Amino acid sequence: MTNTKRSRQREAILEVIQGTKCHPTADWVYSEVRKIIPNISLGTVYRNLSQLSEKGTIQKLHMGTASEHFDGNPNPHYHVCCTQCGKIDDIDAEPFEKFNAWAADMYDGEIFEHYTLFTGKCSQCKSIKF
Amino acid sequence: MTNTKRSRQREAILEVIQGTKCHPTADWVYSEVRKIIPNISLGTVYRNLSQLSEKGTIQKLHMGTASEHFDGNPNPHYHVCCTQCGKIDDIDAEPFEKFNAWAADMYDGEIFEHYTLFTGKCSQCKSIKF
DNA sequence: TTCAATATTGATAACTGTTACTATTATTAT
DNA sequence: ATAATAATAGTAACAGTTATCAATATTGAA
Repeated sequence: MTNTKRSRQREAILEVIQGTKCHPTADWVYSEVRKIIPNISLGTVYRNLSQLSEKGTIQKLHMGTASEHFDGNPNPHYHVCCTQCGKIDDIDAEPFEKFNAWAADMYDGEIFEHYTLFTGKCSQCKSIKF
Repeated sequence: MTNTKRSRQREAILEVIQGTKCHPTADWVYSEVRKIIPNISLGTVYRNLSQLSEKGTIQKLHMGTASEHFDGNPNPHYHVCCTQCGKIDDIDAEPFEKFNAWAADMYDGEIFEHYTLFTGKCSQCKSIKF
């Protein structure tokens, strides 16, 4: 299983995640891909999302929720989860490298990387008046 | 269910998580608590771990693994997961507040908090020579 | 100390997100 | 074409967790 063959299904799945900014779950991808391939199976969606994230084409995001989220952008970047509407926004910036050095200073082992999730209020929710 | 009554089970559970530094899963807590109360049920462990973390007595940690971890220390602090042995260490430091301001600067909404998990190599694994 | 109100429990069933299995189909290199 | 095998659809199995419920324990008041 070291080699890989193309499949209509995988290409449709990739198109769907790369075509959205919403950091969807497998289930959301499944319902979208079914608009293209109506009889695709949920297992196929899971299998390909895993394969694609293992190859580094997409990334898997752990949001601390029941289900995993996926991101069509494989480059490391931060996310903000809106506490009001739940939307996950990107922060378009390079990783904050100094943070690792700061942590390493207070830790007797080594620090390699960090994964950060911000909470906040997205611009839409921010503009709603009560 | 707004009021709360004491229970032997909950107190034993609390003793177990407060008495370890290993950031255990519900299952680990279950097997430890059974040494004190052999016929305690797994559901009771889950119920009380949830209740205690909702009340802020302990905290629930999302490590990006299948099962949730718990921390008897309710104060916000960072964790390092050793990529070699999987151990979760504490970083004993106040949250890095400047990080929120840095993120807010690149985001058009508001930033409230951040949750960070570091990866690295713990001091024991670091000292092993190959 | 008894009693009523109700929070908590143990046992177990149910649920959810995900992975594994298997016979069939599709892709690829020759 | 054909042989090798990766990928699929469909479905069962699985792990972690939550819900259900009758029985038990805790609490405050009489």
